[in-house]
Amino acid sequence: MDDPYHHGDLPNTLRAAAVEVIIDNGVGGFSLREVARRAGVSHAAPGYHFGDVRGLLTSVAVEGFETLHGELVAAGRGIVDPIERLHAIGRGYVRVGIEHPGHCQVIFRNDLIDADDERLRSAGLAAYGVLESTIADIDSVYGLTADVTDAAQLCWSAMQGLVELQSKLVQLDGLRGHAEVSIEERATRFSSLLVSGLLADGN
Amino acid sequence: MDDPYHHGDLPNTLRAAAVEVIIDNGVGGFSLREVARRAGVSHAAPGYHFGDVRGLLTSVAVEGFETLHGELVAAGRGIVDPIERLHAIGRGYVRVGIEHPGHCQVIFRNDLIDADDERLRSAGLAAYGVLESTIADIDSVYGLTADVTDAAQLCWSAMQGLVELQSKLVQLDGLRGHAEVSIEERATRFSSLLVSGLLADGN
DNA sequence: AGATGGTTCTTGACGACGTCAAGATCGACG
DNA sequence: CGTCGATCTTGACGTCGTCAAGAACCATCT
Repeated sequence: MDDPYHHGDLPNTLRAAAVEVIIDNGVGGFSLREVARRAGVSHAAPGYHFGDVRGLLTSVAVEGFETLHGELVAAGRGIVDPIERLHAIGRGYVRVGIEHPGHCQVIFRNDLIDADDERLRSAGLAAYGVLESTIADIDSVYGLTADVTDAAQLCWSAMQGLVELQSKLVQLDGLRGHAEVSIEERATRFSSLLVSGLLADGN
Repeated sequence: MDDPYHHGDLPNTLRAAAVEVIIDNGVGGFSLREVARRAGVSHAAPGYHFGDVRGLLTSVAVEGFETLHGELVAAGRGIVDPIERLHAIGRGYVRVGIEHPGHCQVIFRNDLIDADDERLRSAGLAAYGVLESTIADIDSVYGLTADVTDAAQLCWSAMQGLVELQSKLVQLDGLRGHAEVSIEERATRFSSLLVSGLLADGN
């Protein structure tokens, strides 16, 4: 077990270490050598498995999309009313944003990862599919004023913007004297406003 | 003029060079020495004026918020109907996102800049104020179902998410067989949907 | 059992990087 | 003409990513 060679599952260990480094130092202070240090391997070990820093971060991003997909599916499971399901999915999205900050600081950073990676694309599409199919269900049950794609893209953008601006919004609420509101609560408010704009007239 | 000392306006030259480096190499491939090289000064000159890389990027971010503020004001100027003004501001926001990508890749990256910098905070608040006052105008003219702050934060999040996800959305439209749509067109669609959700019942 | 080959990881090296201290050059002011 | 502060350069140090070469291990064959 203290064999310096044949670690057993070094790629996963390195991915996990990478996520922790990102959480601790930010993606700006990320370093392959620090990842290797935390994993207890030599400084060049990450290079063997992932090629370069871009490869490792892309792999982290794939993992991020996969857990996002899983969380979105889990958040919506068993909820029959598609509007309620959309709300749950929205909360699930931002929850992933705060519970997996290491992954989420990476998944849309096309300057750091390989956006054309095939596994990345399919993982991202799978996560997006959960949202789009829910919007499509809302359309077929309640009727939508807008195109399904437009609506899904708007919801996605709003939630992603919320994740990114979260700290700024908290800052803002502080200045306004508002009570501090959790990101999930904010997500719920957002999706309520979004739904009322997307539904055909009236309710 | 070819005096190696006393450049004249080195801080601004360095900021401009920094923006170009970010555009060319991405904020991940950013380097103080490359900035110095493009400005034609020694490798340590940026350090003298900005302390460290964080200081330079923070300064770039301040400049970004200032131009964002200016563009938002210009975009809304003279438009009396606050809803039309909101649409114009939304388009202005995403236009800044694509016309000043160097600045915009930095302004919300709290891991790279000093989020507590006083000039940064006030510049950011000024830009946000343009949006919030427009939302407040909509409220007083048309009546809003939601809190003004909530509405403003939703609009902001949606537009920021749009800027960040832009390339992914284009990719998506491609897969769906949709015609390519400009980011300004998408911003207009988004703000229309947002407004219809924010307005009190009916239109 | 012993040799062989491929996979996995280490070692060592190289140039580029951020940052700091020390030095050089200039304008301004006496 | 000399001094001083502001501005920029030079040189150095440790860390970084990446590559080539080598070492250790497993499986397989003879």
